[in-house]
Amino acid sequence: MSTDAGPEAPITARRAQTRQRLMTAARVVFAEHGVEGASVEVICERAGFTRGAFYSNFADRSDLVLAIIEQGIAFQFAAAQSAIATMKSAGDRAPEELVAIALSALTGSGAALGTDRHDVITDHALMLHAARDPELRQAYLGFVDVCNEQVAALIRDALDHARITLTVPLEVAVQLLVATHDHLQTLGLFDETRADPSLIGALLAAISRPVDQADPPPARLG
Amino acid sequence: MSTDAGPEAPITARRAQTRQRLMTAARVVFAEHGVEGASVEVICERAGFTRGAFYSNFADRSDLVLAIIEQGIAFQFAAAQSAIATMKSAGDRAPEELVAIALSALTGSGAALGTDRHDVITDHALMLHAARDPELRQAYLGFVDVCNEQVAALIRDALDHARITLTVPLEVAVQLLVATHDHLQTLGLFDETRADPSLIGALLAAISRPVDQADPPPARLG
DNA sequence: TGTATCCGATACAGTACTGTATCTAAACGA
DNA sequence: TCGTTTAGATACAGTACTGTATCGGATACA
Repeated sequence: MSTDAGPEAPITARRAQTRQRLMTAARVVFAEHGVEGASVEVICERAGFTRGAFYSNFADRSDLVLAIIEQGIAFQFAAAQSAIATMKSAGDRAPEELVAIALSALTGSGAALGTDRHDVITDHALMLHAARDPELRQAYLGFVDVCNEQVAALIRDALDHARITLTVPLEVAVQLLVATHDHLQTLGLFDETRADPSLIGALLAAISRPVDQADPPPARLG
Repeated sequence: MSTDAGPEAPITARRAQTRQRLMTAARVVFAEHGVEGASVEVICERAGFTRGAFYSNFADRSDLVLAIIEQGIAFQFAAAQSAIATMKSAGDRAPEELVAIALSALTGSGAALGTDRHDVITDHALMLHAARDPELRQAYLGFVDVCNEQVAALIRDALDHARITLTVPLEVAVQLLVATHDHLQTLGLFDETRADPSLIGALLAAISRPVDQADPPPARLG
């Protein structure tokens, strides 16, 4: 999928590079005009090619979109691997920092805090695009699942390192952390100064306690 | 703004109705094709009009978008008023329920949990659209501010009713609650069964305690 | 009931975009 | 070095869309 018309178009280095340049340009145009408002024409112009190059590399517009989504997922997984590696070798950093490593690698929306504006918007737009298409929706959901698992693993590692335990189930913590991260990221689109990462620290403080502290009855409602 | 070319186009009932039908149709088309991918032609078709009606009511496409955003903001404020009224007359409901009332009325993204799919997508798409345009960005930010204030007021009321106090600053609680709400809403776009509102309850439990309980040292990190 | 007004439909011109078919120059293999 | 392959450019046909100018039927008011 997401290749030339032929069953297996041979991929030369040059071809791959052109393809990538088109995809990179497309992400920028997506950020500016939305996934649905980005014309093939403008994408090609942005990439410094003509439409000939485009249709030589992609079946059509939606094939490009699919390829970009797939690449985003692949990128996400790679980031997870790297984050896990970082975590393994993390000495005794602050837990917020460790969790930040985890979160910046993996979130539902794809891009990390502090990522380039256009990447955040593009990922967001792609997410929305996926939400519209039942097939993409399913795929995205699987993606979210795996991400959550990886975030969970990373967070558990981070807390282990910091000798801290959660006062809520791990899955709940993951949801809350990802939610907060995404919230900050979105806010940052409108005003960078509002994307204050300390909010994550505050949340973390609220849902955790030092591992050796006695078990106080957690504040309950209702 | 967002009216006919003339300085003050007379607004008859019929005209207003046509205008509203166009705007309602536009929201649906936005949900399906994105704000940028929605053509005037398709919007008119959906509303059961021709483009003549459209250009008689709006200067152009972006004028329509602006009008829809403005209407969304107005709607949001109305919802806040109604929520405040509800809160005043709320006897002794569960705090989760009270907070749910507050949140369902007011969130950064506009639509409440359980709102129609297409409304959620449209609001999201409009938010993203606003994020792209510096002027709209500013306006949206003001909108978020006022919303947050109202959410804060509502939450304080809700907690008062329930005899509960926060263990984090109110602004932090607002951010976390809105973030969680938005997160659930987004998740619900992909799979409704995952938008489990109890996550909000869990968060609330983590950041609050009964008002008459002694002040235990809050779990701190680092 | 006749007339003025208004609103939406229709007709039109122009632009932007899509996708295909064909061509050419560069890269590659023998 | 020469033919072959291939990637991207160019040319073309067709469609979708925008915005304007004009028209006609409905509505309101006397």
